[in-house]
Order: sequence, then C-alpha cells, then structure tokens
Amino acid sequence: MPVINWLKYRSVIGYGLLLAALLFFLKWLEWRFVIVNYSLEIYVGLTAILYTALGIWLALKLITPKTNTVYVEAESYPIEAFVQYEFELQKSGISNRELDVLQLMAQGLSNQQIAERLFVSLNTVKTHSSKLFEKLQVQRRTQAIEKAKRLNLIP
Amino acid sequence: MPVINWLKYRSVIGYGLLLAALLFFLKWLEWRFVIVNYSLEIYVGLTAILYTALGIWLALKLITPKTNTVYVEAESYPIEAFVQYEFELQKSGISNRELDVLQLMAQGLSNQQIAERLFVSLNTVKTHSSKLFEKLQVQRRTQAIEKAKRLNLIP
DNA sequence: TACAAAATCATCCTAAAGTATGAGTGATAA
DNA sequence: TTATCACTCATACTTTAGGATGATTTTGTA
Repeated sequence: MPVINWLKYRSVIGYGLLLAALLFFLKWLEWRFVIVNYSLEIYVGLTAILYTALGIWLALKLITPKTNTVYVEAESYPIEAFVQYEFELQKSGISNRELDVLQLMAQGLSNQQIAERLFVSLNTVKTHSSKLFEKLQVQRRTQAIEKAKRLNLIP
Repeated sequence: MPVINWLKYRSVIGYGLLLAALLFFLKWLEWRFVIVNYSLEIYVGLTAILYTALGIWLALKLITPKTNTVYVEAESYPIEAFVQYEFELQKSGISNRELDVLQLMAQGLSNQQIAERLFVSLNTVKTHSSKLFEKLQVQRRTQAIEKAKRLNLIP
C-alpha cells in the first residue's frame, strides 16, 4: 500500500487553494465593479499583478539552489597528524637533534649547510644522519624525507 | 557623457513590450468574446496563466540563484594545483623523461634504481637529473624534490 | 625532408653522502 | 655513584651524486 507523500505536493495544493480563493475574490469583484465602466481593465490588471507575484514566488520557492563546491586546503595540521607525529617519534626513538637534522634535510640543505646551521661539525651531522637512517630503516636521505613525510614527522 | 547600458534593462523593456502586446490581445479578446457568456472567466483564467508564467520567467531570469556553498577538503587535486602544474612545467621546460626521474627521486630511489626502473643506463639518469637541476635552478636532488613539491610538479 | 628537441650513453673528475668505529662530555635516572 | 643515553667530534673508507663535455639516435614538427 503506497503512502502518498503529501508534503511533496504541499506547494501544488497551496497553489490550488490560492487559485480558488482568487476566484472567489474575482467573483466578489465582479459584483462590485460590474457597474463601473473600466472594471475589466482594473480586473485584468489586478489579476496580472497578482499572478506575476505568484509566479515569482513559485519560482523562488521551487528552484533548487545551485551548489557551489569549494575546495579548501586540508588543514595544515589536524589532530590526527599530531598524534601520529608523537606516536611515530616515540616508536622510532628519534632524538631532538636527529629531528633537527631531518627537518633541514627535507628543506634541501647539504650536510655541510646543516652543520653550519646547527653550529656543529660536518662529522656530527653525519653521525646524526646515520643514526636517523637506522631508526627510520632507510639508506638514503631522500628515502628518509619521503618516509618522514609519510609518517607525519615533518610537514 | 554617460552611456546607458541598454542591455541591462533588456528584461524590463521586454516586460513592458509584453504587457503592451497583452493589452492588445486582451482588447481583441474583448471584441471576440464579449458576446459569450462566460467570457470573463476565460479571460481571467488566460490572464492568470499567462502572468504566472511571466512571473516564473521573470524570477528565473532576473534573480541570482541562491548558492549553497559546500566546502570540501582538497583531497586529490584541485584545479588550481593542476593549472599551476601545467604552468610551471611549461615555464621550466622540464621534459617527460626528466619528470619521470624527478618523480622516482622523490620516492627516495637512487640513480641506479631509477635507471633500472626506467630501463636506461645510470649515465642517462645522471644526464636527466643534471638538466633537471638546471631547469629547477637547484644543486641537489633534495632541493629539487622540495622545490618541485612547492611548485606542485609532484604530489 | 630537414631541423630542433629530446633521449640515450659514455668518460673523466670532483663533491657530497653514507658506513664503521672509537671516544669524550654532560645530564639523568636507578 | 655508576650506568645509560644524547650529543659531540674524529679518522678512514666506500658509495653515490653531480658537473662538464661530447656523441649518437629518436622523434616530432615546419
């Protein structure tokens, strides 16, 4: 037994009722203005205005709004990423200094430049990077960068 | 001397003309149906239908549609990024093969591994990467990766 | 077809990166 | 206080990356 969705036809019903009401109104007008000479013009004019308004109202009511899809950059650092960052940092056992080196690596700096930036010797940077590679289980700096980004260790 | 933008008022003018035409039509109807008994009801009915249609048309034509703005997190690849990709690719003059090498570099592969992956010699990969660095104006592969990501050349 | 890019490969050389190992220092926790 | 760990640095060595140059082949286009 199909259930009729009355709500769906609410506008149509409303429209019908309005039409009926208007007819009564017109009939009433007919009685009042039938003796006046220009009754017809007024009559038609009123009808025209009324139904134009009705048409506009109907259109506004029934038009499905356009959907504007806007693509927004994913938030720079959502909570999940931060949680994962902490987790992976703990799990891998990467130290602060190693993380420093990793970050500068990802910016494209050479070991020499990293050493200067951190005020340590080139050898120290090499030591850090070696241990970093062990902890990340990689062989090269490019791999380290790729994996670190994947693990949300760096942005 | 201000120039009136007639196009802007095209709809209004059209509406006026339509009204005028309808009045003529109505006058004509008056002559034809004045003898008929139920002429008034037909008359009004026609007017109602016509003006409802006009109202709907007006609303559709003149009113800027409501926009529902939907925000979607940019997961895959929004248009802007793709446009930038094409633009930067053109500007830098990076060739297909160089782009292949760049992508594999960003995945952390060594030149040797890239050579195997692309079925070319190590020397070829070196040539490609050298030209790539020139075109990206960088010195090292880590810089190339960083810059390429910044320019949306690679994800 | 002829010409310009693109793609391929090679050699020689230098610079940078990465591995292995050892060692000193300072902070901290058992 | 001793053991551990992070940080620092060094030497020696190997591997990989990168620069310069030249040459050949493919390929797309005027």
